[in-house]
Amino acid sequence: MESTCVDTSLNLNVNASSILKDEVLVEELHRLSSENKRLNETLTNMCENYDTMQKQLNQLMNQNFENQTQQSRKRKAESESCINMFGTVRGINIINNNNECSTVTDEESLIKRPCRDISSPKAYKVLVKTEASSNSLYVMDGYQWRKYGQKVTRDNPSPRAYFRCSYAPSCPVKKKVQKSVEDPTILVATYEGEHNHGHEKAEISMISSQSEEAPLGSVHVTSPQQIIQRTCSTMKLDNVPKSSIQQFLVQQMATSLTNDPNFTAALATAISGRILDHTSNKDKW
DNA sequence: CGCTTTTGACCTGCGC
DNA sequence: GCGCAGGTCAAAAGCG
Repeated sequence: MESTCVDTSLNLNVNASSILKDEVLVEELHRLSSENKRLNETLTNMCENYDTMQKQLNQLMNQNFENQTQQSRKRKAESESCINMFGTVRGINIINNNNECSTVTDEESLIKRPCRDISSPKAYKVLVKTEASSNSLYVMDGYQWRKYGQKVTRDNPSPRAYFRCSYAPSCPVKKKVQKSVEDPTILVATYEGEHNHGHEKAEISMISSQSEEAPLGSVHVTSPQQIIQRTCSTMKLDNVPKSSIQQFLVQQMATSLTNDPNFTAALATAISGRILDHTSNKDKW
């Protein structure tokens, strides 16, 4: 009879404990959901702001471009083929849907040389920020490239590397990579043509391995600006649905946060603190 | 051994 | 037609 009483009390204790745990988990779930919702809203605002700024910048770039072309007939003649330019600020990106010939913020070289080298309407440029000490001309963008040439060009002391897509022999895509004249830490990758095959790796991996010196997982993104910057450096924003960008940004932020030992430590402390609080509260009961 | 990278030579287009 | 500059080829070297 006594053993029955002991058994009953034990069972009750276990049930109370599991109910408390469930409550803690449910509460944590609600808290995380609301936090996730708040982050999503913040992200949406950031994307909207980015869109607005991008449009304003494009307008300014176009205005500047038109002003410069009016100053010189020769310059105008050379630059007539460089219409529909999508510019952007240094360190972020430059994406073009149509023919263009500029490197980022390098308006002089834009004017000086006609853009005969980019004949494909599918050509676009992508900027990739690298380490200052990096001499690598390799831009990891998820595709496999085979280098077939390197050339030193007149308007840029750093060599230009030529790549072909090696994933599919019939793939017509070519890529040119050269350091920016103004900022040698920025690689300007010019893509021509479209891949006639699927993507080999997830987009998410693109940013995590942008240079040889930064292997997978060693990326240290320290601010939202850098996350945005790295993201923008590798995505064709003009052609990607906004929802995809948001999803990609969320993934990037999550990856960056989970890779940050300070964040994970703080998260563990916070969660264990909450659990301890509940435990101590339970003891009081 | 097979694939990739390097690099000098060659080809092509454009301006004069 | 010539020269220049960008783009491509292909043999040699490197690497796993």
